[in-house]
Formats: sequence, structure tokens, C-alpha cells
Amino acid sequence: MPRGDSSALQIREASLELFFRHGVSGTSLRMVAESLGVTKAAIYHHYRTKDDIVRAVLDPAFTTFTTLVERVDALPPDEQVMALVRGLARQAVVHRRLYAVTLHDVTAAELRRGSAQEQTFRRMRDLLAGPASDRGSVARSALFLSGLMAPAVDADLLAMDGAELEAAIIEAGARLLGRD
Amino acid sequence: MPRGDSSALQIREASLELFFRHGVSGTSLRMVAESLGVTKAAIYHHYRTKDDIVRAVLDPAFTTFTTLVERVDALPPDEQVMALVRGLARQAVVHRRLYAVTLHDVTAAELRRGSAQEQTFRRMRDLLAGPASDRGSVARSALFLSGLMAPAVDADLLAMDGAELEAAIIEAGARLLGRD
DNA sequence: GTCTATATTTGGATAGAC
DNA sequence: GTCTATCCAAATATAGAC
Repeated sequence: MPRGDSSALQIREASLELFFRHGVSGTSLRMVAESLGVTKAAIYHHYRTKDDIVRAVLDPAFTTFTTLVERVDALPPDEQVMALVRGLARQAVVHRRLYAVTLHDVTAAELRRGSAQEQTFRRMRDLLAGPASDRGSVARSALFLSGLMAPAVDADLLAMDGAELEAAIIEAGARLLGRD
Repeated sequence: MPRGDSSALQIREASLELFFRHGVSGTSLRMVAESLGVTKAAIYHHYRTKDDIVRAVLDPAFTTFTTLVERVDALPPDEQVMALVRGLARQAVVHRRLYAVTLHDVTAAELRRGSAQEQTFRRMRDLLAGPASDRGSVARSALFLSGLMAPAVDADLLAMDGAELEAAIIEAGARLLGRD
């Protein structure tokens, strides 16, 4: 990473990579600065606090989820489950690391707690569980949502072709959540 | 937690609770000490470093996984997938927090990297994928493994009756990984 | 086995020069 | 927009008394 080029975008990209590898609270601003070849003070010129960076990194993911849920909510009930599965599969594959940190990191979860985003995650699980929502389908929906971090966690999936992986996740969703 | 009773076991229990809620690197020894009503120095009497505590907390989980894999490896091939699913479902339900931290926390993953435990996790995934091991079944296996942290992540699953949740996870495994 | 006190390092954050 | 230098708080860890 060439010095003199640490724009806000580069800071977010470097941060996401480190958040993914070491966790949000395991990542210091010194680590971010060093990975960009600048000093901490340079970072602080672009963001006021570490928390601002965390929010800026995670925000696009939250927006994506909210948009997805709104779009799926507008569909006929019998299309909702698989539309959401397809949308989530796409996100989990295209933005593997962002998705993993958003879903998975404890600090991200704390940030989410009590916010509108928490409602969005809850709504996703309920949409996946369908109108019946017996405890079995709620459990399978939650398992599917947690399972979506697999593309970021498993080394072989991380290396797998995007389209193929996306198709595999969609099939997994159909098996787990499809009509009995 | 009464003071004067912070044995090594109590330190591990308090640490696990905090690791689960705040992540390993989000948990300080001060937090552990305060939750036990003692000082940091008392903790250091029982463990030499924070890393020692982390290892001591996670070790039982690793042992359980290793034992489970050895047991499943000795079974006839056509029984292996569902035996492993049942074993994992049991662990995921009974030791929700320990399981979640072990599988899920980035610091735990770093600790695992390059160790024998990494091989055990790999072996679990391969056993679940079965002998064919096309990329689709590898993806579904990885998704199931990641999905097993759902009981620790989802509030409703966290509250669900153990036996019922275990049965739901086993059914999810059968749907995802069962013979086509 | 736990305490008080302290050493040392790291992390978040700011001031002011260039 | 980046630097050096610095502040302050918190974290890991140790020493020595009780």
C-alpha cells in the first residue's frame, strides 16, 4: 500500500481485513496505521474515533441487509423464503469478510444491540422460518443464518469459485428451509 | 460469587462467561477479577498469563472434538455422518457458550491455527461431506459446522429446551447432509 | 491465597509543526 | 494530509506484605 494514499476508503479496507483476521477489539489503530504505512495521527485525520471506523466499515452491510429485507417483504409469501436465501447467499459470497465480521464479531453484535439492525436480523430469521414458525423451523433458520459465515471461515470455501459457492449455499437453503 | 472462593475452576467459569459476551480479546483480567470480587493479583496466583487462562478454558472443547472424531472414525462409513451430526448437536446444545467461543471467536481461531486442532476441524468437515466430497457437499458441511453456533447467537434458541433444540439440529443435519 | 502498590506496555486520542 | 511528540487510561504482569 503506497504511502500518501491512505484515504478514508483505504482505511476502511485495511480495517476490514484486520477486523476479519483479529476481530474488532483485537485490532488496534496502530495495526491499521502500520498496514497502510502511515502513523496513527494520519488515521485520526480521517476518522474521529475507532468506533467511527468500525461503524463506517460495517454500515454498508447493515444497509444491504435492510434493503434486502424490505425487498423480500414486498414479495408474495410463497416466494419470500427462497428470495431471501438467494439474496443472503449472494451477500455471503461477494462480501465474505464483511459478512463474517458483521454477523460474527462480538463487538459488531454489541454495536447492533438495541438498534434497528437488531430488528432486521430478527426479521430475517422470521422470514426464513416462514409463517408456521414452529420451533424446528426457527432453529433451522437460525442455523442457516449462522452457517452463512462458512465462506469466510473455511479455507476451502474461501478459495472456491463465487458462482459455484453461491449455488451451493442456495441449495443448502432449499434443503434446510424448503417445503417439507 | 463469594470472595475467598476463586479457585482455578471459578476463574475458568467466569472467564468463559465473559469471553462469550465480549469476546476473548474484549475481555480483560480486570473484568474477570471484578466478576469474581477479587483483584487481578489473585487471578495471577492461579494462572501465569491471560493466554494460559484462554487455553485452559478452551482445552476441554478441543478434547471433546478430538474424542468425538476418533469415535466416529471407527464406525462403518454409512453411519459416520449422522453419528457426527448427533455428537456435534449434543455438544452445541449442552456447552453452548464454550462451543460458541471455540468455533466462533477469532482469538480461538488464531490459537488453533497450525495446531493439531486445525486438523480435527478439517477432519470433521470431511467426515460430514462424506466420501464423495464434491464441492457442494463440502460447502453444506462447512455451513452446518458454522451453523452450530446458532444456539449461542440467537436469543430464542439460547432459551429453547435442550432436548428439543438438539433434535432440531439433528434434523437440520439430516436435511443438509443426508443421502440425496 | 489474597491484598496493595507498582512497573511496563499498549491503546485511544490530541497538539502543533511542516 | 502527514509527521513527531505527548497525554491519559487501561491492560498485562510482578513484588512484597499479611
